[in-house]
Amino acid sequence: MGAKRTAQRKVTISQIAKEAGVSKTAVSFAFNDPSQLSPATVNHIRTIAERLGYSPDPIARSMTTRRTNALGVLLPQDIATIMVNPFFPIFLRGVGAVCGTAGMTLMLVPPLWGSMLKAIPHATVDGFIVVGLEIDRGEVQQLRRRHVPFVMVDGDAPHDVPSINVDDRQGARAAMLHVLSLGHRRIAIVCLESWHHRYEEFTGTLAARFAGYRDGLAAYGRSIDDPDIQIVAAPTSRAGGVEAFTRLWQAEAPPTAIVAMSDITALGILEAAKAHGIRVPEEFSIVGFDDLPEAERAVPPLTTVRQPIEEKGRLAAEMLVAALDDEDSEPIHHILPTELLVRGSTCTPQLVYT
Amino acid sequence: MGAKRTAQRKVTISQIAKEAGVSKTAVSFAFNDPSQLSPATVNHIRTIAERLGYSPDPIARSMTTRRTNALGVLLPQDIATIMVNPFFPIFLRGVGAVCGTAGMTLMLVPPLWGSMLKAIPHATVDGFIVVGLEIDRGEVQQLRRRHVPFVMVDGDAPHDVPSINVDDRQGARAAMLHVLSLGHRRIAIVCLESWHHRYEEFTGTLAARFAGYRDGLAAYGRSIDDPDIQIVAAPTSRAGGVEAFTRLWQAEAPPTAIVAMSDITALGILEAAKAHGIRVPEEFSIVGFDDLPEAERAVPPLTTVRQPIEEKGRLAAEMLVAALDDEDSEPIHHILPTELLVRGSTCTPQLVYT
DNA sequence: CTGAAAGCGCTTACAG
DNA sequence: CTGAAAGCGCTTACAG
Repeated sequence: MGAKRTAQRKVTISQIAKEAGVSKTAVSFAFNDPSQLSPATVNHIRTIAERLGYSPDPIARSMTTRRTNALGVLLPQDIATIMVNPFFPIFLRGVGAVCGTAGMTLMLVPPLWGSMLKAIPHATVDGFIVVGLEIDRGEVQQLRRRHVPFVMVDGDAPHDVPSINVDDRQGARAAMLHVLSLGHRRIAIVCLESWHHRYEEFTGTLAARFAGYRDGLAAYGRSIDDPDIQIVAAPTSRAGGVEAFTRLWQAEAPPTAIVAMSDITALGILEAAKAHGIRVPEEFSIVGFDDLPEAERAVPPLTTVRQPIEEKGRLAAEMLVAALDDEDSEPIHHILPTELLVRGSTCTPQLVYT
Repeated sequence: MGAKRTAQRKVTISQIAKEAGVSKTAVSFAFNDPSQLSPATVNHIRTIAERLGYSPDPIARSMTTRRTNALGVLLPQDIATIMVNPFFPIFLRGVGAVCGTAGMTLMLVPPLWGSMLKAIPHATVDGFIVVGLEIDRGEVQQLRRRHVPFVMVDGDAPHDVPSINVDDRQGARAAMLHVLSLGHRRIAIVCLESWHHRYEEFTGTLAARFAGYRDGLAAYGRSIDDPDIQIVAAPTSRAGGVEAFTRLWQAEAPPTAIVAMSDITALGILEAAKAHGIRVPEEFSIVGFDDLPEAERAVPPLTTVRQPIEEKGRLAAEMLVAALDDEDSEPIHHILPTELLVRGSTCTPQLVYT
């Protein structure tokens, strides 16, 4: 009685070896390559191991095998923020499917102390999927130092780094052309929040989309700098959309159409518009980007630009797993298609009053 | 020319030490505890390290520090499946928030080759959050062997294992009482899929909820075995709900109300009912469980049992982090409250024809 | 079929 | 302020 649970040390391979009267080699083989041992020995070792409650230390194994069996997803924001947009769980479904078949775990690696740079050296993974890296503050260099393969998703990748992007430019162009063709002139672009402060400085996905918006406007002899065209940034969430709409609607000449860079924000905008008693699309049109499942279910159904989110995740993970097996594979750069889906949230602007 | 990129080996602490003309100890200190060294030495070492592109090996560090700085979330199903229910991303937001402040990464650990048992020894984490473990096929024992702390969420935890559950029984009871009080008699229970084949065998969350359903029925002098009460299992997804509804509706005497164990399934049921031209709630009532954000936005808004999903994740992670720092802390067993939210998807059954 | 030994790349008392 | 040495718990040629 009163015997306090002694902090019983974890049992190691050496203890099994000693207890079983064999070498550590034998113990290791008993678990990893039993064919090297006589069945009797294997049995004996396993019995002992079972009795002592042996569980091989994965860290120690990784130390020699140089494998962790974990895929890292390097995030530009913390997990709580990332997870508010359904985009991400869908993306992870794609990644996760590949992890499953490859027998790997999936590690979410958010910025450490606010810095992606600091997070990179700490994550025990075999490779990284880098998503939405906007500006390279040394992240790529840090990743190279780590000497683990990585692929980039939704970002400007160096030539030697495999990448997956969607045709953002084309998608954005289609969205802009759509509202323009409907006759809208006062248009707001609600874009993702960025490290950059001016849209002229955008890179990666944002730059590609702005190029697309410009393309569309140019086709109608318009410019993104026209006073009728407004650009606002909003958080990628419903709340962000509500906020953006409210801000826009307070102006003396509010837009008749909004082109948003994400569905979740567009859905917030739609919600806010309805809450303001504004009829959509008659009085106000809205276009999203992504084609989340909820876009189609919205009332009215959201016109949006579809991108293959899950496939992005799947391809990224597949490329990474391939690179794990063959470090010298040629880097591939995928650009997946986007597609405008015209649904119920857009139409020709009806003059109400003004 | 033609010089193929030599597979340049990763640079190690020894190389830095040699190049800088100091000991490995000094190099280690230069990064982890600079106060032990003269500023000049620190500077010198760091310069060399920078030039050579040194990145300390996280595995090797973990080997000695016995820390990976990763929290594992042990899943009962693969990632692609888990991620279809918005419940999970919300849960992860809670976990992720704690990871952020603790400076840890988050590792998703799905079954390995179909087995949770096999996954446990392989994950390089400092501790596990075990979610929805239904029947213990040795998982708990395997976790103990690993000698890492773990907490259980939504499952029957041994006394010495910290746990977080919600008051499933009370929630289920309230849901059942609600439809009963409305006057429904033909009621279907759509439950989560289970390893068990008969509801009498259920454990954990499922058992608690069934106890609650029984409680509610008993209060009306009814029994779960009454022929009017049907029980069907369905995947936790919209598609699962659609499927369940369709099956139920084909019966000669379909239920006038469904009590579902998850919102996402309930939402699918609602969708299917509407698609069948059935008026909800007039002709058909439906109650969910969870209170996902989309429950309130549904048309009609879904009556459901709220549970604090994000808080569950946050608490679980907090308890785990606490256990990491103090192995001998007393295990806490949380039971968070559930609450019936009566919205628009339920009402007194209107006799249509029959 | 089995074992002794080296090694993976770090950290950390310990000594000076 | 700095270094030599042991050690973390495995795996893996290599030898027998």
